[in-house]
Amino acid sequence: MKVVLPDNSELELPAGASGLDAARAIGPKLAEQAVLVRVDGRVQDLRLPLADGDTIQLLTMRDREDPDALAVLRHSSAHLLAEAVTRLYPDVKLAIGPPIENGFYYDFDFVEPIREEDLDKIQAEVDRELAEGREWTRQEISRDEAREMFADDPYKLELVDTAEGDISLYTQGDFTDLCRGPHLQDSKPIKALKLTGVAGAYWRGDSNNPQLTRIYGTAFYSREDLEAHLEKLELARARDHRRLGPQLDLFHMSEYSPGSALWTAKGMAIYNALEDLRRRENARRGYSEVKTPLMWDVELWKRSGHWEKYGENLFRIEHGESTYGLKPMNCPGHMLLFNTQLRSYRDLPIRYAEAAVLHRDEPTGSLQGLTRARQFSQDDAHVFCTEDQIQQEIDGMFDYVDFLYDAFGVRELAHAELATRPDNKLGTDEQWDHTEGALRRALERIGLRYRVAEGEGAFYGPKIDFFMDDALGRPWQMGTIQLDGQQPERLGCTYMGSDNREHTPYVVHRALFGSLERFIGILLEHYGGDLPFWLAPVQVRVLPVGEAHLEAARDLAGRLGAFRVDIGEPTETIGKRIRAAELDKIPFTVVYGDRESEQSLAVRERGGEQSELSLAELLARLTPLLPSEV
RNA sequence: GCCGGAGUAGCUCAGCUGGUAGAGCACCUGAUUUGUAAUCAGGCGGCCGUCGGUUCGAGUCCGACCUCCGGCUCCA
Repeated sequence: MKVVLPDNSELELPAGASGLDAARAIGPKLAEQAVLVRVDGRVQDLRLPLADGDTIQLLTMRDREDPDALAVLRHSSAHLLAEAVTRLYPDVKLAIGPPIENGFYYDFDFVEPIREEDLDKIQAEVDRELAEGREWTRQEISRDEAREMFADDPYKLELVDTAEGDISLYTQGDFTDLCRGPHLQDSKPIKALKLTGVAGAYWRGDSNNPQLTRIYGTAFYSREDLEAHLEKLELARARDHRRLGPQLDLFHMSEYSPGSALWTAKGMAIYNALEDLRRRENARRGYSEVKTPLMWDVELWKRSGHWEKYGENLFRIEHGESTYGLKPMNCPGHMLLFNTQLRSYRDLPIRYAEAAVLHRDEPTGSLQGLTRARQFSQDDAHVFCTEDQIQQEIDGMFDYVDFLYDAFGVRELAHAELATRPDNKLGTDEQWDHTEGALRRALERIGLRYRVAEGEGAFYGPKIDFFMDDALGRPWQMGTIQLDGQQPERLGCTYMGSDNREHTPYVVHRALFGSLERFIGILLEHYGGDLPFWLAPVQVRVLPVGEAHLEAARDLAGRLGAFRVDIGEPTETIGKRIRAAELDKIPFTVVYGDRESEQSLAVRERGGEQSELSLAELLARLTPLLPSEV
């Protein structure tokens, strides 16, 4: 048989030859260094047979940054971890141990819980294995044999019973694990393996199942890569908004109100910049700003359907005979507002916007600074429209998203998820084809990366969620656009159609920033605190060289009144105040002393670049950076 | 909510086996009048997360709770 190599040359091999055979046929060095074979783009264990006509690419330990090559290295590393743990804790039950984004984990069911300090012992055992060296062999067995073999391993047994395809085993030393593979030939390519932490994790990700102990680790093809990775993590931590926020005095947290930020004036400058933009654009795009109560009798939540599903997350206030709930969302309020008038089809679409304070009683363990808060505001809106208007409304929202992502320079951070028709859908496939297709086209039009979550839409319509990653690569849901065909009915929203009959309007629910708090958190991390000029809390700082220049500095600050300007009083050396301005991440610093005048200002940009500009030139430089120009 | 880790000055952290709390930065005062990332000297500053227990004595040991961090679950 023949296989095709990356340079398009053909390689003649005996029938049934494996990836490793192919590597041997090319050269002994390659065979020694090979870790994985990619067949027609899919990765495959080196030991598995190739088929005639396959296009193959052999990956070696030199492909140290290739995601697939890293994954196989880490998968094998997970097995080394499992071997070590099994030796140290013979009674442990093994669950699963896959490679993940930046490393790997293995889930164990320990008889005695283990602690972080036990990791050292386990790490030493893994290091010993690496020093000794391990080779992996693969073996395929029948399902029955597997059941017998893992009779004492409840988790493995469950995997055997639910696995698709053949059952395979990988053995290294005296340790054998049920595993689909692929794996390395031997442990030589693992040049760096570090266990990074322990955590609880539910078996099969279900909180009704027992909680297992997950040990995390990471591994690389070189020491330097591990060090680079750890350094990158350290840098990412420095960008964490929970660190930057208090450090830059933008917001603080208090244990007296977990999950709710205390915003400073500087933080509010950012918050208000978002709000100003939101208001301006909403007005421009035909939204009406409304305001509805923060607190509602829980009867409303029962009627809207939220009580049953989200009652747990509702903050409640007892009041006489009634119980009130702090609103976790604006929808029902907007619907009640809609109901205050008889509506005609001629009134539609009606677009209500409100960025009210929302409260959700999130589990303590899930709170995370601004990105997962108990109190936050969404740039929320509900568009009441007829079926015919849905398309244009959704298109308008995508234009809006497009605009926002450019304005904030976060487009490359974002990706979307299109949730499509579920099994229990309402309506015909044709209708779904139509709405899903419209969303898909809209996504492609604005060029956003997206993934399709098949069957995860609500039964009344598909939805789009927008996500962004934080500094540590964790994805957060930001905006959402979803079609709601349920609540308007529950809350009795109607309009008179041209046919002189009552109809229930469609409601398109949307938040584009998502939560303003979360958005600011992501922005801070994205920019590492170096916010664009128009968002910077202090845009210009004037530094008088000495007392003698204070008056002139104040005067200059006044001339720059269109911007957020402050003065660095001459209580310290100029060098120290410049350093402070850098640490405060202020975009422009103007030093003013004997040498300066309106004709010649010493302007320093964040990062250190200096220039000599007249006041007029400086104004000309800064004005285009104002939000009105965004 | 669950598993693991942590909570000491405004911030970053030190405080060994229990003997009564310390540094740097910040802040304040004084001197210096400063030219593009840290001038010098002095001073102020602590319910050692909270509550309870053990002990002659607890920042240190034990328990409960709260909060934060890493995960898991959840996330309208």
